[in-house]
Amino acid sequence: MYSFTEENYLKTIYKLSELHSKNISTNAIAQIIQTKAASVTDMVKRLSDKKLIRYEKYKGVSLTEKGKKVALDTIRKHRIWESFLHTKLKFGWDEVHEIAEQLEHIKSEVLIDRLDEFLGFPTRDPHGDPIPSKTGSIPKNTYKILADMMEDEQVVMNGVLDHSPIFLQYLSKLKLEIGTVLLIIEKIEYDNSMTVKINGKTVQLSNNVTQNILVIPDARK
Amino acid sequence: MYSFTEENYLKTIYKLSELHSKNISTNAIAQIIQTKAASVTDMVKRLSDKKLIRYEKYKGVSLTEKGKKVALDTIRKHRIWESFLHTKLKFGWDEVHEIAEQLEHIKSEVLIDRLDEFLGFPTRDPHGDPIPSKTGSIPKNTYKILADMMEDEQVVMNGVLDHSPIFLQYLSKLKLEIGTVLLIIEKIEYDNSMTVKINGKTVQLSNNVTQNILVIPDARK
DNA sequence: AAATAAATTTAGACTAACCTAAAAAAATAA
DNA sequence: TTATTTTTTTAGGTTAGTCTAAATTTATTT
Repeated sequence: MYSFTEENYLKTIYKLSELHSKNISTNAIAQIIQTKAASVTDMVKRLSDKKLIRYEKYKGVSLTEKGKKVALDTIRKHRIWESFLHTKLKFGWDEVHEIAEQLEHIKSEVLIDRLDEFLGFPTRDPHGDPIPSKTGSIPKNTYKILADMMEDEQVVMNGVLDHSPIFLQYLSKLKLEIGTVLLIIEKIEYDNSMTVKINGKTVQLSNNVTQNILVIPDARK
Repeated sequence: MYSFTEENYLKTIYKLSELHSKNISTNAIAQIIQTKAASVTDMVKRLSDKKLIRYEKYKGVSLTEKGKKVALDTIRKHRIWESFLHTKLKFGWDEVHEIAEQLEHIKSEVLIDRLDEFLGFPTRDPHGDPIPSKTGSIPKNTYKILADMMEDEQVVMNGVLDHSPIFLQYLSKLKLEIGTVLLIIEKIEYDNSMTVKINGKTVQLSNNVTQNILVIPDARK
């Protein structure tokens, strides 16, 4: 059984690996875990001793299969709990992360299985992120970034890259949530902003926003 | 905010206080927390520094109002989670305690409020134990012990004193659960056992068992 | 390629929560 | 009431996870 801290390190390394694919640096981990680089070096040595990661001094770390399994298991729990909080307890998508950060460390395999069943085996969490299966398989995202779409295309919002409450609250205010249909009216070259139509309403989205929204082309169009 | 360990100590002291009403000894705590007396002395000093308990060397401890609040809050969370596990996730009453031991330490007031609401504001957990209110009030048990009832009385099972899985599983096997109606057929003086009728079936209950079952007189009789 | 800057690791300390072994106090028995 | 047993506390250590400050390695400039 692994500690809260160990699970958090492994989860963080997994997420960073998804983005950078290279070896993950001590500093990158420190920034996310909100700790000091020296503490990360310490922890990373212990995780390496337990064969959960590969670590070479000054060269960064990467997950072993064993470590990846623990990371995916933790992410699975996190996302199932988020789904529970959202669909059953009516928490907003901007509120679920923080509580799930705690719940993901509860030790009980049967608990998460029952919860999964209770929720009807969801495949995505409230932010559109895929929920890893029990065996640790996770569907690759085939989503596109809204910023890359063309004028006149119609797309369906399917996820976000930025999970911060502020960003999510802003999207909620725009009535922009998972499943919302977007029509791209115009792309402004000057600042890379975008004019889109959401439920009949025309709104202006900055590049900062469109870079963090994941979409798929709308089948209906 | 208090640590898992602190909450567990306070909860334990509260429960022991309910039973003995006197000052609680180091050894009694050690036995329940599954630790050594020396460790308890350590912890008890720290809890005393934080004004959560009153502690005098060699004289045992008692909760302050502040400590009692934390204890009741933890018990509230424990019992609400147990109710959730039982009524929504279909865990047996012998299975809920262990998982709730972890869940009770999740830090979020709104989470427990939402869960409470989701469950329809239950007043008792799956073992019949009362759930403390948000303000920390808890109904006094007016239940009687089955062993003390008279021949020919009809009673309703309303709780247990022994919460061990083995005992609870035994009761389940007898189809004896919260709400079950019992008719006392005969009390055997020799070994203080009891012959009772449960749903038309006659069974023999040892003194050990009847001492751990809480009942109320059946209104229907 | 040397100098400087940035990232990483080491060394040494801290805290919470635990431990064992020995000492001290309280309770019980003779 | 003294002697013995039991309970509790103290003293000194351990581990996980953290920290700061200094040393070392790697990366970047000039």
